[in-house]
Amino acid sequence: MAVRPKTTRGQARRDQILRAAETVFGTMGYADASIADITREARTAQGTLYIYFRGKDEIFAELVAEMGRLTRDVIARAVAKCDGRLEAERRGLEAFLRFVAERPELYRIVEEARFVAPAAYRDYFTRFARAYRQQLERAQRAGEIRPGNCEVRAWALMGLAKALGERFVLWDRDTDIEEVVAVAFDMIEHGLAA
Amino acid sequence: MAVRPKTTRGQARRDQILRAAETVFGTMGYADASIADITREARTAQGTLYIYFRGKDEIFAELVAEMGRLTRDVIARAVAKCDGRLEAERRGLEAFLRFVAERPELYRIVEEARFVAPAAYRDYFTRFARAYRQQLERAQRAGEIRPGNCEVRAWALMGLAKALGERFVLWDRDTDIEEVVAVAFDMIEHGLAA
DNA sequence: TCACAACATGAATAATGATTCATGTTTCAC
DNA sequence: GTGAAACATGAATCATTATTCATGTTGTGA
Repeated sequence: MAVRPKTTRGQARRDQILRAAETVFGTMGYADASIADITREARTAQGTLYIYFRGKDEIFAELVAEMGRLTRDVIARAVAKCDGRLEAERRGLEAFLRFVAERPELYRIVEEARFVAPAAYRDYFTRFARAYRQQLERAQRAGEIRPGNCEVRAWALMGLAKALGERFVLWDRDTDIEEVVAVAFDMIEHGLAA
Repeated sequence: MAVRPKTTRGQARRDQILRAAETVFGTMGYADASIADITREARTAQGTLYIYFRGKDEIFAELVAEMGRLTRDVIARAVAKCDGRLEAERRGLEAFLRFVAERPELYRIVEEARFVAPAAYRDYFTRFARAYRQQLERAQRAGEIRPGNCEVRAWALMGLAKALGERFVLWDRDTDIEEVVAVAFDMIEHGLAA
């Protein structure tokens, strides 16, 4: 029951199952996805899944955690050698949207986690927000951005990115991401006031 | 099977069940809520529910639609006699957050609809976005706000509001909404640039 | 090559809970 | 007052599926 693989073969099986779960959960959603669907996709027996995971929720939560590491990594890379927070803001948003475009299933899983694996979901966004806030505070101290509560701003900016991803990437698979980023960034930089 | 009530009694029962469903779905979530839970809360027999609703999904979708009417109404009222779009933006955001604070269950339902009743969910936000965009375009023509794609902006602003609601209202039941609104509004008005 | 740990199988189990339906009860138009 | 339509009941049905487990198979260190 839920053992960490000790051989290469075991590691491979575990991965095989995780990848299958990603596909199945991502396309059918948690409720409609059955263990049978996942193991069929993974080409293993149902019992095999229970060697590596405690159950349906645990494998889902694991995907969310994996996704957390991945997203943080993608954004961090994109933002790494930007000079100036505003530039980082633009690049980060663009990287995020492109990432959603590339792995829409994974992103759906993160959002569904809000209801299926609340702890994992909260963890995902809380971690992200903490880092985000620190970046903003640093920029604020450097006088790059207006003063103001950076916790609130971090969450506002995350929400903005999520909504754009949902509407312009998941729903319309063919909108011009660059255009969306440009418009959003103008708002982030200068606000709405004429 | 799913009949529109023709008497006062019928109307009352249907409502009774809807209110019970609101409570039960709102606190336990769709998956964990059973028909038995709902009818117990409503003090009716399980079969009664099926007189007025086709099934578990339909009653859920109905709640989402109801919620749509309600939110639009609340925001419209709050924004009604503001002069200037920016003022409306501030008041609208505040009204939204206070609404989430007052009926957290209902708002949870709308968000869960993304996975449980996608059509209702999409309808909810698409309608909202349409109205929002029109307001922004009007303000733009009046020279009140900077020029820019208002469809993108509308979704960005909706996402921002959603995230703030989730983090500062649903998670922290006691943050100072006024403070959050002030910070967010500063960003909406002037952006981040120093 | 043996022994043993790790891995793999898939049919059986067992719980759950949405939906139906045969049987009442209430309302109200006439 | 009566009959028919509307409403209400809740126990039985029925399908679905997560999880277990008794039984194999594979790989490897000594």
